[in-house]
Amino acid sequence: MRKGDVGTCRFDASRRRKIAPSPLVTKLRRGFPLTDDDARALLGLCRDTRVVHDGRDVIAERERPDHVHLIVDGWAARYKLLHDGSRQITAFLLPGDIDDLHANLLRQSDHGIVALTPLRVAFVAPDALEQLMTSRPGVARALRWSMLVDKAILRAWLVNVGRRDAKARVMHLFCELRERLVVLGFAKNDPAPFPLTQEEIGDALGLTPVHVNRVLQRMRADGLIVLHRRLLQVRDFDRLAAAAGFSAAYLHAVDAALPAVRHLAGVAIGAGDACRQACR
Amino acid sequence: MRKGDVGTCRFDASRRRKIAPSPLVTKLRRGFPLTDDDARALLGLCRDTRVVHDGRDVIAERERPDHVHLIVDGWAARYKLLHDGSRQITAFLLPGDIDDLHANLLRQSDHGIVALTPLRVAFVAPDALEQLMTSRPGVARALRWSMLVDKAILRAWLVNVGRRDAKARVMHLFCELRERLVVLGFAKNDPAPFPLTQEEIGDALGLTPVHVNRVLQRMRADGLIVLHRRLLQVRDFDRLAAAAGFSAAYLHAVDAALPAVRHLAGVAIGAGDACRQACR
DNA sequence: CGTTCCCTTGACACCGATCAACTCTGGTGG
DNA sequence: CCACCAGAGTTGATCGGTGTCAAGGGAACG
Repeated sequence: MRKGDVGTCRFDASRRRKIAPSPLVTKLRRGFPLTDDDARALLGLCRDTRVVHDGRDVIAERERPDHVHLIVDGWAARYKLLHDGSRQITAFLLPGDIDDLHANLLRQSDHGIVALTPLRVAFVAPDALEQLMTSRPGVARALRWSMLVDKAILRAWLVNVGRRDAKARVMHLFCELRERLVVLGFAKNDPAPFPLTQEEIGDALGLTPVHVNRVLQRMRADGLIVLHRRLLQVRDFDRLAAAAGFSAAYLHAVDAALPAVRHLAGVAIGAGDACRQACR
Repeated sequence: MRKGDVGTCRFDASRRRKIAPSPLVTKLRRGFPLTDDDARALLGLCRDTRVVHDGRDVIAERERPDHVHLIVDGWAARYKLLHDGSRQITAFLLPGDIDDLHANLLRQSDHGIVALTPLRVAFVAPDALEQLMTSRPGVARALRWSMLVDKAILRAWLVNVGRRDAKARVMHLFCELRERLVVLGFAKNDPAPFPLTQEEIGDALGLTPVHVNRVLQRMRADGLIVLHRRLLQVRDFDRLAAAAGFSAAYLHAVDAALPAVRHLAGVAIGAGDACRQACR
């Protein structure tokens, strides 16, 4: 499906310079207070860290999941294949993202995880995780919160693919990824790493690479983004978010990324003030 | 958006006759052994059972979730609204289905839940649930399994909307719902309750009601289904599943509904024998 | 017995898929 | 060091699946 890796080394280096030591801890703290002890305990899970090459599977579809996978560095994608050979990406996994908790309860994985860049993944033993969660309720709550956010993102993706046209889909994805990258410590207005190929974007959004290309051309022409050499710079986030109908609420970040555009859907729902808040 | 209810009483009655006392227990036992004590304990959660009328919200978008909701009887839908007024349904909730576990960890719900038929819902206090899960590890594991299955279904929906054409989407949805209804005790080849309007089907699949109608006409003409008066009979499940590319694996039911069509995607993945197994 | 959903049907428009080249870039090997 | 090569991006022409708009029919409820 894909294999090439281009400039990923430079890409890697630039990320390491900027990111906080543990992306997982950084991410969780956006949603949940975590004591330093809890944070340290989480770091202990990364004992068994392995490197997965660009384009290789971390876990394949139908394989029995015997570990929980935690992305330490690089980008990965959850995907499912159809019998006609097409692929649907159901999630992009960034540093700090985790595979399904307790996935070992299932006989076989219903999806694969593939490395989109050179990847560092921590393989966590389910027992160790379980033990940590019982001994440290704070960690347990934080990880459960993280799983809820994953699910919320998945719902947002379904909405995106089901109810928006191609242009809005791409824009919404870019908004989401930018918000998630900001949480990881990238500045809001600087170019951020963006290693996705147009084919991968298409596989995530239910579009063909050809059409993704056309949409990107348009977005560049409109001055919304600069996307070049695996770096993405969002020039006008507010306009992008407005056009995409993006609302950061579903990411459930507490104070970090404030909702950019909160739409009032139908009947008034209160929380009117927040609607005027724009992201930075 | 919708409000009418048609024939739901008859519909209700026929379901009660057939279903095991607790749909939740029935469902969980498909994935997990549950002792009788555990099952009884689960029933204890249904103390506070409320009725929600057809078309009303169980919980609205942006509301703070202060209960976990368990569907006792009737159908409901998770949905999100867009600012242009369109709606995307992200899940159909059948008896035994639960709202997100630990959703109370979130400040506000990122989606609403609406009753599609007259509904009986158990409002479970988060504390009571938490307590039950700590005191009964078996229950905890079963509920976590259930959450994983929910997520797997969500991924399957994304694949459906992202990568299949309208006809296959409808067929895939029907296959999934049939499998889930079978778990609830409906016979595989008998008509089963199916209260969805064509608009609701469209909102779940990213289609317009008009087009859903045309697809259904076609499926009827092809002898695949009989859908009439809120009853659905699948005439030729194998053919339906094959045309939809449906594989029941993602439902993670242990022995109940065997995979209908298991597709081999690209490279051989092993488990070759299972590929020939058809459902019933 | 009228009203209200919901379903149905037809004509037409358009977004995005498909097919097929061609370019550009970075990496590889002679 | 240069030539080649593979993968990604780009562009144009054409086609088809779905959306849209509009009108009418049928069943259940009050």
